[in-house]
Amino acid sequence: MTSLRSEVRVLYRPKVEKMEKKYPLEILRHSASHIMAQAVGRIYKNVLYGIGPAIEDGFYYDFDLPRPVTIEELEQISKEMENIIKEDHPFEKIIMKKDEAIKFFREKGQIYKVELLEEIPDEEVSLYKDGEFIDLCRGPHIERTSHLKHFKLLDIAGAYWKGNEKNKMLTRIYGTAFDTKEELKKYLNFLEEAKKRDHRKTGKHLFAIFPEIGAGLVLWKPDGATLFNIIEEFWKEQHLKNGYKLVRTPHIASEEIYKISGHLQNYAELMYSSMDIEGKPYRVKPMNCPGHIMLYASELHSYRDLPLRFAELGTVYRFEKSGVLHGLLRVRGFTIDDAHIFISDEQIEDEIINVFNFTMEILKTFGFEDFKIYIATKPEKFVGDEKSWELAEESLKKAVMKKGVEFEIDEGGGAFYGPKIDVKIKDAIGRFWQCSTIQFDFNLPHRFSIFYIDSNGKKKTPYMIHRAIFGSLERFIGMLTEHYSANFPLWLSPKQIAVLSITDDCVPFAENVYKLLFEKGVRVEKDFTNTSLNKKIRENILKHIPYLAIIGKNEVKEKTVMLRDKKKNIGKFKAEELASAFLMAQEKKMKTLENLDKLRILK
RNA sequence: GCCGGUGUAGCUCAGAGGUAGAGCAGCUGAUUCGUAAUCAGCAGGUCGGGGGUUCAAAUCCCCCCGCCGGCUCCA
Repeated sequence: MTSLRSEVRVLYRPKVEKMEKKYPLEILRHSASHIMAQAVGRIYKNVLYGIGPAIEDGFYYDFDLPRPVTIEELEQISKEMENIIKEDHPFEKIIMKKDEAIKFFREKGQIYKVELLEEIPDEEVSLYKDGEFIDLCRGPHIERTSHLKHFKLLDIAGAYWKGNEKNKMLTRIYGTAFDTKEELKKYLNFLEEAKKRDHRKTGKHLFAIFPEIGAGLVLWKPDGATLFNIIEEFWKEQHLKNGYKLVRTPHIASEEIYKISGHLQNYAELMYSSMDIEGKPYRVKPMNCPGHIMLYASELHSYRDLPLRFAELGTVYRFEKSGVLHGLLRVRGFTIDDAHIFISDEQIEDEIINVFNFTMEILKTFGFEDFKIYIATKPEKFVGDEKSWELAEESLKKAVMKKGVEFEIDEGGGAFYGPKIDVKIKDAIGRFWQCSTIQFDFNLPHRFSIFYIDSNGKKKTPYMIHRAIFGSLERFIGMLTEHYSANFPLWLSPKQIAVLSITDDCVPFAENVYKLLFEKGVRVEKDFTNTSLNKKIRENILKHIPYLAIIGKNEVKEKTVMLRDKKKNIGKFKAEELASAFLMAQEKKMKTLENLDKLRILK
């Protein structure tokens, strides 16, 4: 299965080539889950059935089984499903009085179905029957079991009944189904591809996590730290250019501050326990906001100072249950590219546009082109007055509409302290990742009683925007690694070029070339080992180095280098000119070297 | 945390009661090579940890730990 089901929304929709599609995928998959449940019922004794819906890329069914299912048994279940398909049962709808249905399932001992029924408000309910299998179900279904043709069982997992960890854990079997064999195959290939790109595999040269140091705590290897630093530098430079002030706040703070911010009351479970410093309790910071607000509060502000933008690459620590940790994508210590912007009410819309543009500009530099924008509105539990909410929600919508960008409304999905814009980024194989978030906060400015002096000399509470573009550097780098399969664009590549010698005679000149590139600031490696050229090429390509400079007798004589990328020779160049091409690529954040034609000596 | 799976050399993996293995990486030597693996030799292990069964355990049983896939949660 694709990892991080909730993190990565797989929106895989293959093109329909032949128009013999009979049913919407949801119906097909939902029916497949019935057939799977039926097969499980035939193979195992005393199966209790939970629920079996269609999901984004397939279906599942939850069972309470007397013994665990092994992955090998999926094949057996699949075979039984094939039998049921061959038997060609029609799906029949049965309408029953709710009481009757309860009685029916109670007699069969199907306690989960009874529980579901008891929650249904309607008088009548529908059941679906195919062959011997009868299930409570809203429907609709495919007409006959034989209409299911292309399915695959994928995985087994535990899942709490009704998703509540206090309930019993059931056995969940995942599968998927498509209209055609080709579509199914494509999807399975997609899963394969996602597996191949797993940053924990392709990013082994970037980072490591040691149980001895602690789960969810990342150690950056030189390559990873280089990448991290390049991103950091770019981020800082862009923020300074765009009117942000860079600040820094400490990693621990007195509990007092978290009482004021409300974190201690609302977020205690994700904070690490307190430590005693001279009799006072302190905490490791889970968020950067309190520090930034204190910085705001430490000086008197005029309306002329607004918008005031504080930014910090702030490393925070949050407790996450061990089972949810996942490479760089879910960790316990991470660096938020955080900013808190203090504005007056009339600045809301402009500033949102400002932040939105800035976010898009930054993400595009990293090679992302497709996004999904969500505006999350007022949830059931909220703070602040209705008027502020309305103003903020409207400003968010207006700002996004002004940009002419499509967006979806995530009704009630806002934070309790304000509405937000979430940006999901589409990666190279079509997965969407949530990274950027632009949030309004009605809560903290009041809790900290911060204010500015307006044009009438009166104190006013500013609005606050909390935003992050990468979200967390760790997660962003994890996602980048999967997006590029660790073959990063040139400007991000921790190693940009390797100088290779063909024979030992070439080493002195090659060494000079290496030194020149190194001194100019190119991220250059050298490989003067005494092995075949073929081997050196192979090894350096496998190290994700995008360019190789090969130096043999001819190059020494001509005082040139033969440049090649991962695929083929590009041509011969003078080392000085190559250095400036690299520096220009770095400056312009380029994916590859460009304008080489002018510099090339010969092909 | 919960359910399931899994753990053998730095890495990828084989071995399923009877002397711990291979490839790559590493080291040493030979080779001096023109666009994705030159050859040979050497070294490398409390088979995740602990306990048990057995004449004998990497292998069977129990407990613990880590990792992986999900659930819940999230940047």
